[in-house]
Amino acid sequence: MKVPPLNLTPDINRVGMTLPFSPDLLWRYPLSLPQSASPSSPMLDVKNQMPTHLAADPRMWSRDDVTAFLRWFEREFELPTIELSKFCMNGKALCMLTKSDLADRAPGAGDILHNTLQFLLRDAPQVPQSPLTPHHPLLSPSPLTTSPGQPWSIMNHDIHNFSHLLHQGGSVTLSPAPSEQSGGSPRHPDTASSTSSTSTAAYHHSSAASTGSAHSGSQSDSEDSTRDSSSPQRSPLPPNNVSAVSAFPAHALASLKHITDCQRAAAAAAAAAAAAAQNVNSHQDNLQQHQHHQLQHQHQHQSQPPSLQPQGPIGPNEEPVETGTNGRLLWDFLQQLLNDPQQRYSRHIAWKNRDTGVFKIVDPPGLARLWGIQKNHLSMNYDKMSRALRYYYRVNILRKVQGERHCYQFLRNPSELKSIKNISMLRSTPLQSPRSKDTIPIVQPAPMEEEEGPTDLSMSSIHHQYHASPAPMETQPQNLTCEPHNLSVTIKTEEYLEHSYE
DNA sequence: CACCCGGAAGGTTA
DNA sequence: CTAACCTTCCGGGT
Repeated sequence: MKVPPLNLTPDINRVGMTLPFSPDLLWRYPLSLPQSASPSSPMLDVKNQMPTHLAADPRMWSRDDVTAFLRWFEREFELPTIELSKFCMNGKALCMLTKSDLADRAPGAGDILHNTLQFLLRDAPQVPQSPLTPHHPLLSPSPLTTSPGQPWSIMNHDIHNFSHLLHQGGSVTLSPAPSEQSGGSPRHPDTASSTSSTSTAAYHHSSAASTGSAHSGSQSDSEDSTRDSSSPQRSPLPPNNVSAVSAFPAHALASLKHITDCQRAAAAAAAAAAAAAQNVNSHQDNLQQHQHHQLQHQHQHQSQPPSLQPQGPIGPNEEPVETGTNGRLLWDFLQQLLNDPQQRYSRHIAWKNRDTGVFKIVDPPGLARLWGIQKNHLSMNYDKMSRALRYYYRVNILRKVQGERHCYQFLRNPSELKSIKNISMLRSTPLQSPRSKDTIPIVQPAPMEEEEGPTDLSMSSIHHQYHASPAPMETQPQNLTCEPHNLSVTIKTEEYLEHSYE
């Protein structure tokens, strides 16, 4: 049952993409959590320890293999000791156990084990199982992933991912509690800005980044995401390469995270340090180098970005901003992907202009798939995800960039959002007064900023704009979509946007 | 046809 | 039980 909320970590799919999830972690812990400090390593660790002789397809395992796997598994994820006597069976039998069976036999590790097995099955070379997926994503050629390698490679991936996830994972849960997040001072412009403002600063107009990111190409396939998913739990695989990830059960990750809190903590610390270092680089370089990094990492690890840095929004120098939600909320999820230091998700979503908060969903189906994984709604598709995005219009978290397909603009930076306890407040507040609506220039009063104030914040916050910058970039967004009804009209002002992002 | 837009109803979770 | 936050459907517009 109940698996914790999942936070996936990005790596899941090594394929090229990996989920962003668990972003929080990312944000928080800058580097990779993995135990090893080395970026690449999370996987490595795992790998090292994991019995390499195991077949990628767990159904092929012998009884001894099962034992070896379990030992490795409990150790790797720091799970409670698994009574091997309860697993005197071969891989095929193991794979036939239900989640509850596994939970009974391995208290405290049932979900994870189940999910891990499902994951492995899914990716197994010939996996008959996943109905939906004829070909496994993992296997499928993703440009990014290159992983020729050993037979094992596949398995390694998965596992890596898991472990990775685990490590990172974490925390989380809280959608509700955003307040905590920003580590330091939430709303200060500074802090807040870390994301935004700073970010702004940091993030240059990175059109480059965004565009660059767009490599993708893979999208085409992604489309399928639309609804198939027949089996919820197991995940249908995503057809496309890109999102191999999709297949991965978020829950598993979540569970894992739980378990690995300890690890995370440790990792976090390490990460923090690293993060600091990275931040600096990252920004500037990010844009330019991201790609390189990505490629490198991916190629090397295949997907694993072990190093994800949690920081997400790292400001240039600032502390990582965490979102308290860990990517559980859509806006947070998107922010995390967008701010992934390694730009691992640039094929799915990228900033068009970070300063103004304008971003483009490069691969709608692929992004939807990732979101679906994150939420464990495998039938997620762009249509549905976009509906959720549209709900953000009314709370002024987002607005559509007119004329640009798949382009949206964040009206508030993550810090603000986090600081706001209840987005609902925002919603209720229609953007401020009527005038605002009309007036395009909502630029608002700076003073307030949001958040804090209780209710008000809703209102005030409404202003939108990434206020990050002191300057007026803000300006424009105005339209903000405040209330749909009223304002809708005004919205046209988009022009601003245009120039803004472009 | 693919987007995009929101209303309506239902689900999950804290 | 409630509210938030979607998820799922859907008709309509561009």
